[in-house]
Amino acid sequence: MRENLPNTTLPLSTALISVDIVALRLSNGRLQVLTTPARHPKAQHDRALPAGRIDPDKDEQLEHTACRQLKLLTLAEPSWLEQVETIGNSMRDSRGWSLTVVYFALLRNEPALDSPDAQWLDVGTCCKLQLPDLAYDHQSLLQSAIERLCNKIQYTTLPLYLLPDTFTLSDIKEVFQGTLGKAPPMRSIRNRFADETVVTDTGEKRYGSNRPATLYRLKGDNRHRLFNRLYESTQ
Amino acid sequence: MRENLPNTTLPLSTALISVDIVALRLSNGRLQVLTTPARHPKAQHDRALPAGRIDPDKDEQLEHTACRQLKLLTLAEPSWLEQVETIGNSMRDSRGWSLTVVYFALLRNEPALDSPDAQWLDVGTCCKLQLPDLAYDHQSLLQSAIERLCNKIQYTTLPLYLLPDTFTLSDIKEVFQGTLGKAPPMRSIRNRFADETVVTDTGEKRYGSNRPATLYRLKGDNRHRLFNRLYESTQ
DNA sequence: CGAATAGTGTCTATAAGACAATATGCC
DNA sequence: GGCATATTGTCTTATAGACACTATTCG
Repeated sequence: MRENLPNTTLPLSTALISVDIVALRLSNGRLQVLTTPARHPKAQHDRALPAGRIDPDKDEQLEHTACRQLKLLTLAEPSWLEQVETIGNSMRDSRGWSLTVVYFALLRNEPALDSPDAQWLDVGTCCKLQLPDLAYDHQSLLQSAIERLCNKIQYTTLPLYLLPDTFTLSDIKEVFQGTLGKAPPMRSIRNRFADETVVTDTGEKRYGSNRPATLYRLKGDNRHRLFNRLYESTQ
Repeated sequence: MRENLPNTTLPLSTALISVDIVALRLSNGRLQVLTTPARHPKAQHDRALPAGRIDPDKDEQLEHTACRQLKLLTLAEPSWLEQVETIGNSMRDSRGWSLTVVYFALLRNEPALDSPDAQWLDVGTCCKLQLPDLAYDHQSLLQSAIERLCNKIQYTTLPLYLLPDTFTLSDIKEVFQGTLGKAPPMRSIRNRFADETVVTDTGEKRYGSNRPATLYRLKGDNRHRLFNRLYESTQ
Protein backbone atom coordinates (compact mmCIF):
# COMPACT_ATOMS: atom_id res chain seq x y z
CA MET A 1 0.00 0.00 0.00
CA ARG A 2 1.14 3.48 -0.55
CA GLU A 3 -0.62 5.55 2.02
CA ASN A 4 2.20 7.98 2.48
CA LEU A 5 2.15 7.50 6.23
CA PRO A 6 5.23 8.43 8.18
CA ASN A 7 7.64 5.55 8.40
CA THR A 8 6.89 4.92 12.02
CA THR A 9 3.25 4.01 11.71
CA LEU A 10 3.69 0.93 9.58
CA PRO A 11 6.38 -1.72 9.75
CA LEU A 12 8.42 -1.72 6.58
CA SER A 13 8.59 -4.98 4.75
CA THR A 14 12.04 -6.37 5.13
CA ALA A 15 12.27 -8.86 2.32
CA LEU A 16 15.34 -8.77 0.14
CA ILE A 17 14.39 -7.72 -3.35
CA SER A 18 16.22 -8.66 -6.49
CA VAL A 19 15.54 -8.50 -10.18
CA ASP A 20 16.61 -11.53 -12.20
CA ILE A 21 16.79 -11.63 -15.98
CA VAL A 22 16.34 -14.56 -18.28
CA ALA A 23 17.88 -13.27 -21.50
CA LEU A 24 17.43 -15.58 -24.45
CA ARG A 25 18.79 -15.58 -27.95
CA LEU A 26 18.92 -17.95 -30.86
CA SER A 27 22.43 -18.80 -31.98
CA ASN A 28 22.80 -21.08 -34.98
CA GLY A 29 19.33 -22.37 -34.35
CA ARG A 30 20.01 -23.14 -30.70
CA LEU A 31 18.20 -21.32 -27.92
CA GLN A 32 20.65 -19.92 -25.38
CA VAL A 33 20.46 -18.16 -22.05
CA LEU A 34 22.81 -15.48 -20.79
CA THR A 35 24.60 -16.37 -17.57
CA THR A 36 27.01 -14.70 -15.21
CA PRO A 37 29.32 -16.21 -12.58
CA ALA A 38 27.55 -17.18 -9.36
CA ARG A 39 29.33 -15.04 -6.86
CA HIS A 40 28.40 -16.76 -3.66
CA PRO A 41 31.03 -19.32 -2.66
CA LYS A 42 28.47 -21.75 -1.27
CA ALA A 43 26.43 -21.80 -4.47
CA GLN A 44 25.86 -25.31 -5.75
CA HIS A 45 26.69 -24.35 -9.32
CA ASP A 46 29.00 -21.75 -10.72
CA ARG A 47 26.74 -20.04 -13.22
CA ALA A 48 23.67 -17.97 -12.46
CA LEU A 49 21.17 -15.70 -14.13
CA PRO A 50 22.08 -12.02 -14.29
CA ALA A 51 20.52 -10.39 -11.27
CA GLY A 52 20.77 -7.28 -9.24
CA ARG A 53 19.12 -4.97 -6.84
CA ILE A 54 17.12 -1.84 -7.34
CA ASP A 55 19.38 1.17 -7.19
CA PRO A 56 17.19 4.06 -6.05
CA ASP A 57 19.66 6.54 -7.49
CA LYS A 58 19.63 5.02 -10.96
CA ASP A 59 16.33 3.23 -11.33
CA GLU A 60 12.93 4.83 -11.58
CA GLN A 61 11.18 1.62 -12.50
CA LEU A 62 11.68 -2.08 -12.06
CA GLU A 63 12.29 -2.38 -15.78
CA HIS A 64 15.24 -0.04 -15.53
CA THR A 65 16.83 -2.30 -12.97
CA ALA A 66 16.45 -5.21 -15.35
CA CYS A 67 17.93 -3.30 -18.27
CA ARG A 68 20.80 -2.04 -16.18
CA GLN A 69 21.75 -5.56 -15.12
CA LEU A 70 21.57 -6.75 -18.67
CA LYS A 71 23.78 -3.94 -19.87
CA LEU A 72 26.50 -4.99 -17.46
CA LEU A 73 26.85 -8.22 -19.41
CA THR A 74 26.10 -7.38 -23.00
CA LEU A 75 25.83 -4.23 -25.03
CA ALA A 76 23.08 -5.77 -27.13
CA GLU A 77 19.74 -4.06 -26.64
CA PRO A 78 16.89 -6.41 -25.85
CA SER A 79 14.30 -6.49 -28.62
CA TRP A 80 11.69 -7.62 -26.12
CA LEU A 81 11.43 -7.30 -22.37
CA GLU A 82 8.61 -8.59 -20.29
CA GLN A 83 7.98 -9.43 -16.68
CA VAL A 84 7.46 -13.11 -16.05
CA GLU A 85 6.63 -13.52 -12.38
CA THR A 86 7.60 -12.52 -8.90
CA ILE A 87 8.74 -15.24 -6.57
CA GLY A 88 8.67 -14.49 -2.88
CA ASN A 89 9.02 -16.80 0.06
CA SER A 90 10.90 -17.44 3.23
CA MET A 91 12.84 -20.46 2.01
CA ARG A 92 14.96 -19.35 -0.89
CA ASP A 93 17.33 -17.23 1.14
CA SER A 94 18.64 -18.27 4.52
CA ARG A 95 18.47 -14.69 5.73
CA GLY A 96 14.71 -14.72 5.61
CA TRP A 97 12.06 -13.46 3.29
CA SER A 98 13.38 -12.90 -0.18
CA LEU A 99 11.63 -11.72 -3.26
CA THR A 100 12.69 -11.70 -6.87
CA VAL A 101 11.05 -10.16 -9.89
CA VAL A 102 11.91 -12.20 -12.95
CA TYR A 103 12.10 -10.61 -16.38
CA PHE A 104 12.54 -12.29 -19.65
CA ALA A 105 14.39 -10.60 -22.48
CA LEU A 106 14.78 -11.55 -26.10
CA LEU A 107 17.90 -10.55 -27.97
CA ARG A 108 18.44 -10.45 -31.68
CA ASN A 109 21.41 -12.56 -32.59
CA GLU A 110 23.60 -9.81 -33.92
CA PRO A 111 27.21 -9.06 -33.09
CA ALA A 112 27.46 -7.19 -29.80
CA LEU A 113 30.10 -6.81 -27.20
CA ASP A 114 29.67 -9.16 -24.26
CA SER A 115 31.42 -8.78 -20.94
CA PRO A 116 34.03 -11.46 -20.18
CA ASP A 117 31.71 -12.56 -17.37
CA ALA A 118 28.93 -13.31 -19.82
CA GLN A 119 28.44 -16.83 -21.06
CA TRP A 120 25.67 -18.09 -23.29
CA LEU A 121 24.49 -21.60 -22.48
CA ASP A 122 22.27 -23.86 -24.55
CA VAL A 123 18.89 -24.68 -23.06
CA GLY A 124 17.55 -27.23 -25.55
CA THR A 125 14.07 -26.88 -26.97
CA CYS A 126 10.72 -26.75 -25.30
CA CYS A 127 9.98 -30.34 -26.40
CA LYS A 128 13.26 -31.48 -24.97
CA LEU A 129 14.59 -29.10 -22.36
CA GLN A 130 18.25 -29.43 -21.53
CA LEU A 131 18.64 -26.77 -18.93
CA PRO A 132 22.09 -25.95 -17.67
CA ASP A 133 22.70 -26.29 -13.96
CA LEU A 134 22.35 -22.87 -12.40
CA ALA A 135 22.95 -21.66 -8.88
CA TYR A 136 20.21 -20.88 -6.34
CA ASP A 137 16.71 -21.47 -7.71
CA HIS A 138 17.66 -20.03 -11.07
CA GLN A 139 17.03 -23.20 -13.01
CA SER A 140 13.40 -23.11 -12.09
CA LEU A 141 13.14 -19.42 -12.93
CA LEU A 142 14.70 -20.21 -16.29
CA GLN A 143 12.19 -22.97 -16.87
CA SER A 144 9.24 -20.68 -16.16
CA ALA A 145 10.56 -18.12 -18.58
CA ILE A 146 11.08 -20.69 -21.32
CA GLU A 147 7.57 -22.01 -20.82
CA ARG A 148 6.26 -18.50 -21.22
CA LEU A 149 8.28 -18.05 -24.39
CA CYS A 150 7.11 -21.33 -25.88
CA ASN A 151 3.49 -20.50 -25.19
CA LYS A 152 3.59 -17.01 -26.59
CA ILE A 153 5.58 -17.98 -29.64
CA GLN A 154 2.60 -20.01 -30.73
CA TYR A 155 0.10 -17.18 -30.88
CA THR A 156 2.02 -13.92 -31.08
CA THR A 157 4.65 -12.24 -33.21
CA LEU A 158 7.31 -13.03 -30.61
CA PRO A 159 9.30 -15.21 -33.03
CA LEU A 160 10.23 -12.04 -34.89
CA TYR A 161 11.96 -10.63 -31.83
CA LEU A 162 14.54 -13.40 -31.88
CA LEU A 163 15.54 -12.55 -35.43
CA PRO A 164 17.89 -9.88 -36.76
CA ASP A 165 16.57 -6.66 -38.16
CA THR A 166 15.76 -8.22 -41.52
CA PHE A 167 14.82 -11.83 -41.96
CA THR A 168 13.23 -14.30 -44.32
CA LEU A 169 10.20 -16.47 -43.74
CA SER A 170 12.47 -19.49 -43.48
CA ASP A 171 14.24 -17.75 -40.64
CA ILE A 172 10.93 -17.63 -38.80
CA LYS A 173 10.51 -21.32 -39.29
CA GLU A 174 13.91 -21.84 -37.72
CA VAL A 175 12.81 -19.88 -34.67
CA PHE A 176 9.95 -22.30 -34.17
CA GLN A 177 12.28 -25.23 -34.65
CA GLY A 178 14.88 -23.86 -32.25
CA THR A 179 12.46 -22.95 -29.50
CA LEU A 180 9.61 -25.44 -29.74
CA GLY A 181 11.54 -28.29 -31.29
CA LYS A 182 8.97 -28.38 -34.05
CA ALA A 183 7.67 -25.97 -36.64
CA PRO A 184 4.57 -25.46 -38.68
CA PRO A 185 5.00 -25.86 -42.44
CA MET A 186 6.11 -22.91 -44.50
CA ARG A 187 2.55 -22.53 -45.74
CA SER A 188 1.37 -21.73 -42.26
CA ILE A 189 4.27 -19.44 -41.51
CA ARG A 190 3.41 -17.54 -44.68
CA ASN A 191 -0.28 -17.36 -43.94
CA ARG A 192 0.45 -15.90 -40.56
CA PHE A 193 3.47 -13.67 -40.98
CA ALA A 194 3.54 -12.58 -44.62
CA ASP A 195 0.98 -9.95 -43.79
CA GLU A 196 1.25 -6.24 -44.27
CA THR A 197 0.11 -5.58 -40.74
CA VAL A 198 2.94 -7.67 -39.31
CA VAL A 199 5.99 -7.19 -41.50
CA THR A 200 7.10 -4.98 -44.37
CA ASP A 201 8.85 -6.20 -47.46
CA THR A 202 12.24 -4.48 -47.54
CA GLY A 203 12.44 -4.98 -51.29
CA GLU A 204 15.76 -6.71 -50.76
CA LYS A 205 16.60 -10.36 -51.19
CA ARG A 206 18.95 -12.76 -49.56
CA TYR A 207 20.97 -14.59 -52.18
CA GLY A 208 22.39 -18.09 -52.00
CA SER A 209 22.83 -20.92 -54.41
CA ASN A 210 19.10 -21.02 -54.87
CA ARG A 211 16.11 -18.85 -55.40
CA PRO A 212 16.61 -15.63 -53.43
CA ALA A 213 14.45 -15.12 -50.37
CA THR A 214 12.50 -11.98 -49.65
CA LEU A 215 13.82 -10.04 -46.70
CA TYR A 216 11.22 -8.65 -44.34
CA ARG A 217 11.40 -6.27 -41.45
CA LEU A 218 9.23 -6.24 -38.35
CA LYS A 219 6.53 -3.61 -38.75
CA GLY A 220 7.33 -0.64 -36.54
CA ASP A 221 5.06 -0.25 -33.60
CA ASN A 222 3.12 -3.48 -33.68
CA ARG A 223 3.71 -4.88 -30.31
CA HIS A 224 1.91 -8.06 -29.86
CA ARG A 225 -0.57 -9.14 -32.47
CA LEU A 226 -2.51 -12.17 -31.39
CA PHE A 227 -3.50 -15.02 -33.63
CA ASN A 228 -6.18 -17.57 -33.25
CA ARG A 229 -8.50 -16.34 -30.52
CA LEU A 230 -12.20 -15.61 -30.55
CA TYR A 231 -13.14 -14.31 -33.96
CA GLU A 232 -13.56 -10.58 -34.26
CA SER A 233 -16.93 -11.20 -35.89
CA THR A 234 -18.37 -12.41 -32.61
CA GLN A 235 -21.39 -10.33 -31.90
CA MET B 1 20.08 -12.49 -5.73
CA ARG B 2 20.24 -14.82 -2.84
CA GLU B 3 23.88 -15.37 -2.18
CA ASN B 4 23.52 -15.74 1.56
CA LEU B 5 26.11 -13.11 2.16
CA PRO B 6 26.18 -11.44 5.54
CA ASN B 7 23.94 -8.43 5.62
CA THR B 8 26.80 -6.01 5.58
CA THR B 9 28.30 -6.92 2.24
CA LEU B 10 25.37 -5.88 0.11
CA PRO B 11 22.99 -3.02 0.58
CA LEU B 12 19.51 -4.28 1.26
CA SER B 13 16.83 -3.08 -1.04
CA THR B 14 14.67 -0.70 0.84
CA ALA B 15 11.53 -0.54 -1.23
CA LEU B 16 8.21 -0.85 0.51
CA ILE B 17 6.53 -4.04 -0.52
CA SER B 18 2.81 -4.63 -0.59
CA VAL B 19 0.51 -7.24 -2.03
CA ASP B 20 -2.67 -5.94 -3.66
CA ILE B 21 -5.61 -8.11 -4.65
CA VAL B 22 -8.10 -7.60 -7.42
CA ALA B 23 -10.93 -9.92 -6.39
CA LEU B 24 -13.66 -10.25 -8.96
CA ARG B 25 -17.04 -11.89 -8.94
CA LEU B 26 -20.11 -11.95 -11.12
CA SER B 27 -23.25 -10.80 -9.36
CA ASN B 28 -26.48 -10.87 -11.33
CA GLY B 29 -24.48 -10.79 -14.51
CA ARG B 30 -22.42 -7.80 -13.44
CA LEU B 31 -18.70 -8.01 -12.88
CA GLN B 32 -17.72 -6.60 -9.50
CA VAL B 33 -14.52 -5.88 -7.63
CA LEU B 34 -13.98 -6.18 -3.90
CA THR B 35 -12.92 -2.95 -2.21
CA THR B 36 -11.96 -1.83 1.25
CA PRO B 37 -11.86 1.65 2.78
CA ALA B 38 -8.81 3.67 1.78
CA ARG B 39 -7.21 4.31 5.11
CA HIS B 40 -4.91 7.13 4.27
CA PRO B 41 -6.56 10.49 4.95
CA LYS B 42 -4.94 12.16 1.96
CA ALA B 43 -6.15 9.53 -0.49
CA GLN B 44 -8.03 11.04 -3.42
CA HIS B 45 -10.79 8.46 -3.22
CA ASP B 46 -12.23 6.59 -0.31
CA ARG B 47 -12.21 3.06 -1.64
CA ALA B 48 -9.16 0.97 -2.44
CA LEU B 49 -8.17 -2.55 -3.38
CA PRO B 50 -7.51 -4.92 -0.50
CA ALA B 51 -3.80 -4.78 0.19
CA GLY B 52 -1.32 -5.67 2.84
CA ARG B 53 2.21 -6.42 3.71
CA ILE B 54 4.09 -9.65 3.98
CA ASP B 55 3.98 -10.88 7.56
CA PRO B 56 7.07 -13.03 7.99
CA ASP B 57 5.46 -14.79 10.96
CA LYS B 58 2.38 -15.84 9.03
CA ASP B 59 3.36 -15.97 5.39
CA GLU B 60 5.67 -18.46 3.77
CA GLN B 61 4.83 -17.37 0.26
CA LEU B 62 3.58 -14.29 -1.52
CA GLU B 63 0.36 -16.14 -2.28
CA HIS B 64 -0.30 -16.59 1.41
CA THR B 65 -0.11 -12.86 1.92
CA ALA B 66 -2.68 -12.39 -0.80
CA CYS B 67 -5.03 -15.01 0.64
CA ARG B 68 -4.66 -13.61 4.12
CA GLN B 69 -5.67 -10.13 2.98
CA LEU B 70 -8.62 -11.52 1.12
CA LYS B 71 -9.78 -13.45 4.15
CA LEU B 72 -9.92 -10.27 6.19
CA LEU B 73 -12.70 -9.05 3.92
CA THR B 74 -14.66 -12.10 2.89
CA LEU B 75 -14.89 -15.66 4.03
CA ALA B 76 -15.43 -16.83 0.47
CA GLU B 77 -12.55 -18.93 -0.82
CA PRO B 78 -11.16 -17.80 -4.15
CA SER B 79 -11.76 -20.35 -6.89
CA TRP B 80 -8.83 -18.95 -8.81
CA LEU B 81 -5.79 -16.98 -7.74
CA GLU B 82 -3.08 -15.80 -10.05
CA GLN B 83 -0.33 -13.22 -10.01
CA VAL B 84 -0.87 -10.42 -12.48
CA GLU B 85 2.17 -8.21 -12.32
CA THR B 86 4.56 -6.43 -10.05
CA ILE B 87 4.69 -2.68 -10.21
CA GLY B 88 7.72 -0.99 -8.79
CA ASN B 89 8.86 2.57 -9.10
CA SER B 90 9.92 5.62 -7.22
CA MET B 91 6.84 7.72 -7.96
CA ARG B 92 3.89 5.88 -6.50
CA ASP B 93 4.81 6.46 -2.89
CA SER B 94 6.20 9.74 -1.62
CA ARG B 95 8.47 7.90 0.80
CA GLY B 96 10.51 6.49 -2.07
CA TRP B 97 10.73 3.25 -3.91
CA SER B 98 7.61 1.21 -3.55
CA LEU B 99 6.73 -2.12 -4.99
CA THR B 100 3.46 -3.96 -5.20
CA VAL B 101 2.70 -7.47 -6.31
CA VAL B 102 -0.79 -7.59 -7.76
CA TYR B 103 -2.87 -10.74 -7.60
CA PHE B 104 -6.14 -11.39 -9.21
CA ALA B 105 -8.72 -13.67 -7.61
CA LEU B 106 -11.95 -15.05 -8.93
CA LEU B 107 -14.78 -15.79 -6.53
CA ARG B 108 -17.81 -17.92 -7.12
CA ASN B 109 -20.91 -15.92 -6.45
CA GLU B 110 -22.21 -17.91 -3.51
CA PRO B 111 -23.39 -16.64 -0.16
CA ALA B 112 -20.42 -15.90 2.08
CA LEU B 113 -19.85 -13.64 5.00
CA ASP B 114 -18.23 -10.35 4.07
CA SER B 115 -16.64 -7.97 6.54
CA PRO B 116 -18.50 -4.68 7.04
CA ASP B 117 -15.48 -3.00 5.44
CA ALA B 118 -15.99 -4.95 2.25
CA GLN B 119 -17.86 -3.39 -0.62
CA TRP B 120 -18.38 -4.83 -4.07
CA LEU B 121 -18.35 -2.26 -6.86
CA ASP B 122 -19.42 -2.72 -10.47
CA VAL B 123 -16.67 -2.43 -13.06
CA GLY B 124 -18.65 -2.63 -16.30
CA THR B 125 -17.58 -4.96 -19.06
CA CYS B 126 -14.36 -5.22 -21.00
CA CYS B 127 -16.02 -3.61 -24.04
CA LYS B 128 -17.26 -0.77 -21.91
CA LEU B 129 -15.24 -0.38 -18.75
CA GLN B 130 -16.85 1.65 -16.01
CA LEU B 131 -14.19 1.49 -13.36
CA PRO B 132 -14.94 2.90 -9.95
CA ASP B 133 -12.65 5.61 -8.65
CA LEU B 134 -10.08 4.01 -6.40
CA ALA B 135 -7.40 5.50 -4.23
CA TYR B 136 -3.68 5.53 -5.06
CA ASP B 137 -2.91 3.86 -8.40
CA HIS B 138 -5.44 1.15 -7.77
CA GLN B 139 -7.63 1.99 -10.71
CA SER B 140 -4.83 1.21 -13.10
CA LEU B 141 -4.02 -2.02 -11.27
CA LEU B 142 -7.68 -2.95 -11.53
CA GLN B 143 -7.64 -2.24 -15.23
CA SER B 144 -4.63 -4.48 -15.83
CA ALA B 145 -6.29 -7.31 -13.96
CA ILE B 146 -9.51 -6.98 -15.91
CA GLU B 147 -7.59 -6.97 -19.16
CA ARG B 148 -5.91 -10.17 -18.10
CA LEU B 149 -9.26 -11.71 -17.23
CA CYS B 150 -10.84 -10.71 -20.52
CA ASN B 151 -7.97 -12.17 -22.48
CA LYS B 152 -7.83 -15.46 -20.67
CA ILE B 153 -11.57 -15.92 -20.64
CA GLN B 154 -11.38 -16.21 -24.40
CA TYR B 155 -9.06 -19.19 -24.56
CA THR B 156 -9.18 -20.95 -21.20
CA THR B 157 -11.67 -22.52 -18.83
CA LEU B 158 -11.55 -19.42 -16.64
CA PRO B 159 -15.26 -18.64 -17.18
CA LEU B 160 -16.05 -21.69 -15.06
CA TYR B 161 -14.29 -20.20 -12.06
CA LEU B 162 -16.76 -17.35 -11.86
CA LEU B 163 -19.67 -19.78 -11.61
CA PRO B 164 -21.08 -21.65 -8.63
CA ASP B 165 -20.24 -25.27 -8.03
CA THR B 166 -22.81 -26.49 -10.54
CA PHE B 167 -23.85 -24.53 -13.59
CA THR B 168 -25.53 -24.78 -16.95
CA LEU B 169 -24.13 -23.96 -20.35
CA SER B 170 -26.29 -20.87 -20.45
CA ASP B 171 -24.60 -19.73 -17.26
CA ILE B 172 -21.30 -19.88 -19.09
CA LYS B 173 -22.71 -17.71 -21.81
CA GLU B 174 -23.69 -15.17 -19.18
CA VAL B 175 -20.12 -15.08 -17.91
CA PHE B 176 -18.95 -14.07 -21.37
CA GLN B 177 -21.68 -11.48 -21.56
CA GLY B 178 -20.91 -10.05 -18.12
CA THR B 179 -17.16 -9.88 -18.58
CA LEU B 180 -16.58 -9.26 -22.27
CA GLY B 181 -19.83 -7.52 -23.01
CA LYS B 182 -20.45 -10.04 -25.77
CA ALA B 183 -20.77 -13.78 -26.00
CA PRO B 184 -20.29 -16.49 -28.57
CA PRO B 185 -23.45 -18.35 -29.58
CA MET B 186 -24.57 -21.33 -27.55
CA ARG B 187 -23.30 -23.61 -30.28
CA SER B 188 -19.76 -22.44 -29.69
CA ILE B 189 -20.09 -22.60 -25.92
CA ARG B 190 -21.26 -26.19 -26.27
CA ASN B 191 -18.53 -27.18 -28.68
CA ARG B 192 -15.95 -25.88 -26.29
CA PHE B 193 -17.23 -26.65 -22.81
CA ALA B 194 -19.58 -29.61 -23.12
CA ASP B 195 -16.58 -31.88 -23.15
CA GLU B 196 -15.81 -34.73 -20.81
CA THR B 197 -12.31 -33.44 -20.22
CA VAL B 198 -13.59 -30.07 -19.02
CA VAL B 199 -16.82 -30.68 -17.09
CA THR B 200 -18.80 -33.59 -15.75
CA ASP B 201 -22.53 -34.00 -16.10
CA THR B 202 -23.93 -34.06 -12.58
CA GLY B 203 -27.00 -35.94 -13.80
CA GLU B 204 -29.14 -33.20 -12.28
CA LYS B 205 -31.19 -30.59 -14.05
CA ARG B 206 -32.18 -27.06 -13.32
CA TYR B 207 -35.93 -26.66 -13.75
CA GLY B 208 -37.82 -23.59 -14.84
CA SER B 209 -40.84 -22.90 -16.96
CA ASN B 210 -39.06 -24.44 -19.90
CA ARG B 211 -36.96 -27.37 -20.89
CA PRO B 212 -34.68 -28.23 -17.96
CA ALA B 213 -31.00 -27.47 -18.34
CA THR B 214 -28.24 -29.94 -17.61
CA LEU B 215 -26.15 -29.05 -14.58
CA TYR B 216 -22.43 -29.52 -14.96
CA ARG B 217 -19.57 -29.38 -12.54
CA LEU B 218 -16.01 -28.27 -13.24
CA LYS B 219 -13.86 -31.33 -13.72
CA GLY B 220 -11.64 -31.77 -10.69
CA ASP B 221 -7.99 -31.26 -11.41
CA ASN B 222 -8.13 -29.59 -14.78
CA ARG B 223 -6.48 -26.32 -14.21
CA HIS B 224 -6.20 -24.41 -17.33
CA ARG B 225 -7.09 -26.11 -20.56
CA LEU B 226 -6.17 -24.01 -23.55
CA PHE B 227 -8.24 -23.70 -26.68
CA ASN B 228 -7.29 -22.61 -30.09
CA ARG B 229 -3.51 -22.75 -30.36
CA LEU B 230 -1.20 -24.58 -32.72
CA TYR B 231 -2.82 -27.89 -33.61
CA GLU B 232 -1.52 -30.93 -31.79
CA SER B 233 -0.97 -32.61 -35.13
CA THR B 234 1.89 -30.26 -35.96
CA GLN B 235 4.93 -32.35 -36.67
C1' DC C 1 20.72 -28.20 -66.89
C1' DG C 2 20.61 -29.66 -61.92
C1' DA C 3 20.73 -28.68 -57.08
C1' DA C 4 18.65 -26.18 -53.63
C1' DT C 5 15.70 -23.36 -51.52
C1' DA C 6 11.64 -19.90 -52.17
C1' DG C 7 7.10 -19.45 -52.97
C1' DT C 8 2.11 -20.92 -54.67
C1' DG C 9 -2.19 -23.74 -55.32
C1' DT C 10 -5.21 -26.71 -53.50
C1' DC C 11 -7.12 -29.95 -50.52
C1' DT C 12 -8.06 -31.51 -45.67
C1' DA C 13 -8.68 -30.85 -40.66
C1' DT C 14 -10.14 -28.23 -36.77
C1' DA C 15 -12.87 -25.16 -34.53
C1' DA C 16 -15.82 -20.88 -34.43
C1' DG C 17 -20.07 -18.96 -35.57
C1' DA C 18 -24.85 -18.39 -37.97
C1' DC C 19 -29.14 -20.18 -38.14
C1' DA C 20 -32.86 -23.30 -38.37
C1' DA C 21 -35.01 -27.23 -36.34
C1' DT C 22 -36.26 -30.05 -32.54
C1' DA C 23 -36.93 -31.30 -27.42
C1' DT C 24 -38.93 -30.85 -22.98
C1' DG C 25 -40.30 -28.88 -19.03
C1' DC C 26 -44.10 -25.78 -16.87
C1' DC C 27 -48.42 -23.31 -17.26
C1' DG D 1 -51.43 -26.69 -26.74
C1' DG D 2 -48.34 -22.74 -26.02
C1' DC D 3 -44.44 -20.45 -24.05
C1' DA D 4 -39.73 -20.43 -23.01
C1' DT D 5 -35.47 -22.07 -22.92
C1' DA D 6 -32.35 -26.23 -23.87
C1' DT D 7 -30.24 -28.89 -27.22
C1' DT D 8 -29.04 -30.59 -31.82
C1' DG D 9 -28.09 -30.50 -36.92
C1' DT D 10 -26.08 -28.45 -40.61
C1' DC D 11 -23.92 -25.04 -43.24
C1' DT D 12 -20.39 -21.32 -43.59
C1' DT D 13 -16.10 -19.09 -42.44
C1' DA D 14 -11.42 -18.69 -40.67
C1' DT D 15 -7.17 -20.61 -40.13
C1' DA D 16 -3.74 -24.46 -39.55
C1' DG D 17 -1.46 -27.92 -41.84
C1' DA D 18 -0.25 -31.54 -45.65
C1' DC D 19 1.51 -31.96 -49.94
C1' DA D 20 2.47 -31.37 -54.61
C1' DC D 21 3.78 -28.12 -57.90
C1' DT D 22 6.15 -23.99 -59.80
C1' DA D 23 9.89 -20.26 -59.62
C1' DT D 24 14.45 -18.49 -59.42
C1' DT D 25 19.04 -18.22 -58.44
C1' DC D 26 23.82 -20.20 -58.61
C1' DG D 27 27.17 -23.34 -60.17
